[in-house]
Amino acid sequence: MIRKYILIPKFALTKLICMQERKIPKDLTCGMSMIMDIIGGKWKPCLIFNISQGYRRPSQLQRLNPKATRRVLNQQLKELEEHGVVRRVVYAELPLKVEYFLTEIGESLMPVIRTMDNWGSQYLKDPYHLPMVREMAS
Amino acid sequence: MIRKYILIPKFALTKLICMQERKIPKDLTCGMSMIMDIIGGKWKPCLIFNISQGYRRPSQLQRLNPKATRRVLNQQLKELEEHGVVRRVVYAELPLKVEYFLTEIGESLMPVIRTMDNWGSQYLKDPYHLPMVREMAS
DNA sequence: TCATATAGGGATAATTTTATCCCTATATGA
DNA sequence: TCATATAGGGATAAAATTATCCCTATATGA
Repeated sequence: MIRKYILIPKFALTKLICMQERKIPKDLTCGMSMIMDIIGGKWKPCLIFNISQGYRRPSQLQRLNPKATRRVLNQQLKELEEHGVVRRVVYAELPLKVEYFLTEIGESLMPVIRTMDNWGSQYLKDPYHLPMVREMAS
Repeated sequence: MIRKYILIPKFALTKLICMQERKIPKDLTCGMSMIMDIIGGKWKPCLIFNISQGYRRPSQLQRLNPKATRRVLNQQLKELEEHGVVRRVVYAELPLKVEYFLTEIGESLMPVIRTMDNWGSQYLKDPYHLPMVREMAS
């Protein structure tokens, strides 16, 4: 008998569909949307920063970001890896040891992140960014 | 008789609550999270860019971003205004005329946005950012 | 008179993103 | 033996963000 159907885990299908067609497809045609897709996750800039500082192991990263759940950090590390920003190295030891390193692409991202962080810090220091009254021109 | 209760529109209350306490409060203590809060909206970089190019009227901005609904563009313009990035000017004419201008803060954001866009464009050009095989260290 | 332009936003649905909880497995130290 | 450490991810709930639809109002041109 020839098998006409194949049984696969539900999550595998979900993932396949997600990769190819989200309900609202991402438009990654310009540089800005591309970089936002890469570093836009809630904890991604933190992770990139921590790793650049030499904190490479997942457990360290979790301790450095206590407000984030392990789950989310793992998810975002995986996305960073898929985008080629970090490299994940598994050591054949027991207990398990894993380390994340910035790739060349990841390193090239650092000046951009610093630029962004500097601007934001300046904004936070300066009180003149308070909501302003809507003005009427005559 | 003394009034003990006051009737207010539901949306007004919702808005008050949203401003003061979201369910999960934003942590805007570092520069990075601050700037992400300011430019992180789906259409905000586009709007800032368009306005910097001299497209100031809402109808122009809508035509330039046909994939966005008018609703979202208005929302995000309002948030940019509240963050002091753009200034909204209403002209006392009929039919209505409104224009958005970059503030000094908004202008200071331009180099940051250009830096980000350049990085993203470079990333898009370079094919070596493809997902890599997970490697094992010995 | 009717369609279109200008500008804006409420109500709600859909979608995406995060959070919460629970499970796997092995090694170490109390 | 039991708690803790290492690392990871499925299932689902909650929250936040966007999308869709419909409403206001005035002026202009066909």
